[in-house]
Order: sequence, then structure tokens, then C-alpha cells
Amino acid sequence: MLNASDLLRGCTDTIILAQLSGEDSYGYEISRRVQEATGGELQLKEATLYTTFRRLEGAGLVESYWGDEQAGARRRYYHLTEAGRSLYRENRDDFGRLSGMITKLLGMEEQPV
Amino acid sequence: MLNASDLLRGCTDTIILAQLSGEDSYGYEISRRVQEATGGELQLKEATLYTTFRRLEGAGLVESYWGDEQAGARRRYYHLTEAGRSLYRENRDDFGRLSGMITKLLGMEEQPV
DNA sequence: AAAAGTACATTGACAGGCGATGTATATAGT
DNA sequence: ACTATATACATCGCCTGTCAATGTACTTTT
Repeated sequence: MLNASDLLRGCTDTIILAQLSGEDSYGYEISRRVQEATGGELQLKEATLYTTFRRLEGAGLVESYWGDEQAGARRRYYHLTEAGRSLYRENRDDFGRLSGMITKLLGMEEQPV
Repeated sequence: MLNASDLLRGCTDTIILAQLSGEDSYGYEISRRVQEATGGELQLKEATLYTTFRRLEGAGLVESYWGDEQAGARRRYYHLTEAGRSLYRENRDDFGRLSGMITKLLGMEEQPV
């Protein structure tokens, strides 16, 4: 697995926001989805995941509520607020621009947008 | 200008290594080149730049020497070691892979490598 | 009965980016 | 002559995000 602790920094928020842009979800599921989507290469560690949720909620980017599961462990669901959706789009575009710049700076082939 | 402090983390080393992969250079010049190449969007702050040089040199990735300028301010040049060149290539590839994954996770159009 | 999976949460250490600040030389403008 | 700006390097200390370690609790599988 890629050791991407530092590279990940600044992306975690946006990745989580992105996972919530379709429908409400909860920590464990988001974690699994990220792992699946990257073939296990990328992983949001639990500590990172849950501290990030706190931060996002504190900033008013997401709202949380407990699910009403009758069986199994409780789940805390997160819902993207309008502010969160707006920031998500902004961050996504910023990431696109930045990764393009870095790609260029690293002397890699430029990829047309 | 893009506020990329966090996004930049983990890329700074590689960007600097990349700038040294062609020929020896010095701090101020690398700083200017990065700014020019990104249309002023991205900037390696001085504190970041010089602390990074220390770290890279401590890790044996670069070697430094004073230039022999007769006029103007002194310049400390940096030279990429073999270890540095090797890590540069590795980091560059890692970045490519990671940015591809993030692009995917952020729900952006995938760009063929 | 034990192990593994699901699910959430907190604490404290660590490390990189950077604002602030300082040094020194050279040049251009007023 | 003085001031501002550009060139050029350097360090200190703050801030913040990631994560290892640790803990809780329920369910399913062995």
C-alpha cells in the first residue's frame, strides 16, 4: 500500500465530502469504499476518519445523525450541507488544477483536461 | 494564488528534487521557476524551501556547495545525489498513481495514463 | 468460548508548511 | 544621499492534519 500520509493531507476532507455527495453514508462504509475504489492502495485510517468528521461537522460542512438499525452496531450517518457541497466542488477543482501543476513540475507528461 | 499548504505537503521534496534533476540550482532560482511554471499559482515559501533543503541534505538526497559568483549575493547550489535521483523517480511515480486515485475518488473525469 | 467482523471514538506524538524576522549585497528611482 | 526593490540565504516557533495505540460494544463465524 502506498505510504501517502503526507500526500493525503489536505485531500482527506475532500475525499470524504465526495463520498457524501451522492447520498448519506457513515464512517465504516466510506472507509471500505475508498479501499475498494483504489484496490486497497489507499486507506483512510480510523483515527483520521473520525477526527475529520468532527472537523467537518464543526465547520458546518456535514451534519450527523444516528441510524435506526435494529440489529448490528450503531451507525452515525453524515449528510452533506449546502456549504459542504459548495466547498467540495471548490476543493475538487483546486485539486485538479494543483495536480496538473505538480504533474508539470515533476516533469511528467501533461494530461489534457 | 492557490492556498495549497496542506496539499503541498509531501510534494515539496519531490518538486525540489525534480528541479535539480536537470542541473544544479539554488533556492532563489528554484523558487522563481516554480512560480513561473505555474503562472504564479504555486509558490514555495522561503521558510519551506530552506528547511526542505536541510532535510534533503541530511537525508543524503542532495549535496550543496557555495557558488563562486564574483558579484551579487552568494548562492548555495544543490546537486542531486544518486539516492536523490532514485527517490525522485519513485516519488514521481507514486504521485502519479496517487493523483489518479484521488481524481477517481473525487468523481472527476479519469485521465488515461 | 474464542476469534473475527462491524462500528465508533479519543489521546498524544510527530512532522511539514510557513509567518515573522534577520542578514547582506546590488540596483533603480527620486 | 536616501529609499525602495530585487537578489539570496537562514532560523525559530506555531499550527494543524495524520495516525498508532487504545478502548468500547454488538454480531457472526468457527
